[in-house]
Amino acid sequence: MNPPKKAKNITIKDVADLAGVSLMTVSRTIRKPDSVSKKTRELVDKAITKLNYIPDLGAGSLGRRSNTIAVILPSLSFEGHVRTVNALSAELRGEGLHLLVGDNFYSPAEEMELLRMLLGHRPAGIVMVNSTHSDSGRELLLRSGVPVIEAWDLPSRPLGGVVGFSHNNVGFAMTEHIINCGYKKITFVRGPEDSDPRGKERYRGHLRAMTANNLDSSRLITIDKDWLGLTAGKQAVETLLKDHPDTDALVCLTDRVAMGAMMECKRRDLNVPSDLAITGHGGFDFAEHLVPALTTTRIDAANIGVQSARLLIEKINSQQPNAAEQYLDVGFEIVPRESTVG
Amino acid sequence: MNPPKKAKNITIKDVADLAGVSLMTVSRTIRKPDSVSKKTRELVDKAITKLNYIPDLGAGSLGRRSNTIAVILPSLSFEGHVRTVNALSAELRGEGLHLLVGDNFYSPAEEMELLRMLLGHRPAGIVMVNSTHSDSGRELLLRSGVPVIEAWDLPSRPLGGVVGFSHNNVGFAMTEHIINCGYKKITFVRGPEDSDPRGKERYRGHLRAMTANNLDSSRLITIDKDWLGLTAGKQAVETLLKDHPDTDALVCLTDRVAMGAMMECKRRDLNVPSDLAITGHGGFDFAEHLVPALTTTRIDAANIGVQSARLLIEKINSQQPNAAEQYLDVGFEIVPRESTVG
DNA sequence: CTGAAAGCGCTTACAG
DNA sequence: CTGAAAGCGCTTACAG
Repeated sequence: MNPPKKAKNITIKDVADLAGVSLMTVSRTIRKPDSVSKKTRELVDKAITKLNYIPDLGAGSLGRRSNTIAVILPSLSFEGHVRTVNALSAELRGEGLHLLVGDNFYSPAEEMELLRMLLGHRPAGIVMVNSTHSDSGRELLLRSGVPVIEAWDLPSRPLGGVVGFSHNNVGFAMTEHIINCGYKKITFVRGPEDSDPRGKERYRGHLRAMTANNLDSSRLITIDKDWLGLTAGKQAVETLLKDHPDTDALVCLTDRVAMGAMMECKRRDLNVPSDLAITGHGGFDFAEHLVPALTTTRIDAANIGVQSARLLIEKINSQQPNAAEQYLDVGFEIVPRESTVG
Repeated sequence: MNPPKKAKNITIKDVADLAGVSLMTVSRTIRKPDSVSKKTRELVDKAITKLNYIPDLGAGSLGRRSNTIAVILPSLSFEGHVRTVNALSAELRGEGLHLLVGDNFYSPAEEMELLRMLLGHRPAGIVMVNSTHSDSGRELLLRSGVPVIEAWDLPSRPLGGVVGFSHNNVGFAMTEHIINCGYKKITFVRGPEDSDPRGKERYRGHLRAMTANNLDSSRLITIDKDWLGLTAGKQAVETLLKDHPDTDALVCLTDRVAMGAMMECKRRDLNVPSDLAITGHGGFDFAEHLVPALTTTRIDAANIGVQSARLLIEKINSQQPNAAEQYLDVGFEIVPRESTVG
């Protein structure tokens, strides 16, 4: 019969009243228990427990930064990013920081609105795992004064700290590697141009390697829909057989796509690598378990998260967070396996 | 030479001063532009743009709930959970809600501390993707009055809304299915007892099916380290050959583990399914691409996220959020493929 | 259509 | 060791 009156929030005032002390003393007891007499501390602790009191973090940090870190990424569909976020979260929680996730699903257009929303939470820092920053987005970020880390890239005009690697170099290195293995007719598989700026960069690296070796670089397959899924690999092989049947090596944008391609080859009785060599990118665990094991580039996605967290915390504790830019190139590694010969 | 004086935050007051109106009018312009004269609106909008003003969401919601949803999960290592979180996030952003991620890395001990931290942000709602709730955790949640959704389970004592399925039934159905296919010597692979309560529940279902069919249910393999990775599958096959070499079907805890097992079989020249049948759980995309394609249980992880979001939003907008519990059993599906015969 | 006052739940100086 | 006052950046009534 009680009217659905909203249960009043328990505030620090309630605790103070129950403990018979001032509100200030409760605040003090919570923040630095040692600065309060033992008796008071016990009284307050008891009241807190009794009332199930949980301080409102937002009220405390009014006018300052919250203990939240915003992470912006295209989506949680790419497992490389997920690993980074996972490691980031693990590293940050030791500092009492929690992640506020902002995903824009590969829509740069929504980046601004997303940024405004997230900045509205007054995060202590921001980790950008996505790579496209519009000029207005850059300005917003810069003027907000919030420490920023850009991850998974080595941007030419960094906003703050950087933890990443060169996608151009990765693209170059992989193609260079298989050229050295003896492959010449190489087809590159990439995602849609708008949504996949990093794939585009790797493609540039690929072109660089092809040109440097005087090879025909016209073989290209662009996947439009579900370009991060296994179906993309399947589709790539179908397109390959139709458009570039003389290909001897297929360079895929991710391990996942490469796996899809390998499976499709198996279904079609194409032998990997003797009929077609295949390479991936990312170095995910399944790459080495596949039969044949997949030649790929190893990116330490978790390490990117860990290093981003550390650099960010450093910046948060420093006076001029974005004054001295820090560049951390975590590098990559070519991992030759059975899906290519040589 | 400027001392590193911290850049003063732009507040609503600054906007008001620049626009030459009162602070109240700025607030009004932002929240309901129509209630303000056109001229005023233009003045204010101009000032906001000029100053790059972003309202402090925390200040506005002081004493109320923030526009944040806390999601608690063991970690982002299990891709089923990731898909749920991804869908949840996508569904929620339409409502202007952002996810605050809390992962406890399978440590129930830290659940309380994590809950307190997250509740300190005054989330508008909570989605629990993990499954162990201590009694004290339950009480905290219940007393907080925050709308709660429990996902990926059908708890017997729900805290609020529920969107999940019965792991016991999944376990039963899969084993029943392969028994009907003619398999009798079945080995069950599961994760560590403490960290994997759901795997344990599926194991119970498995036992139920074995008992119902008068089969020997003693074949069990427990994976301790890296039990969500492909290595677990590899290790399971190794253990299997040593401890239960007469096994004809291997029931794995996830598709990922099953894939690891399949790859190991391939390396050892064991034919799947003729030498050993293998089943997974989860219905991830790679399951159907594997050769042979993997028999599994299909769980619509993304749908769990979508439905959780909807139910949560409904609760948030209702008067008595946790009064009427809502149970949504999203079910599952046995998907027979090539890795089992029958 | 616009504004002055009070309050949301805390913390930061400042007194005692 | 403890407390009254002012303030953080907004919004909610209440006036006009």
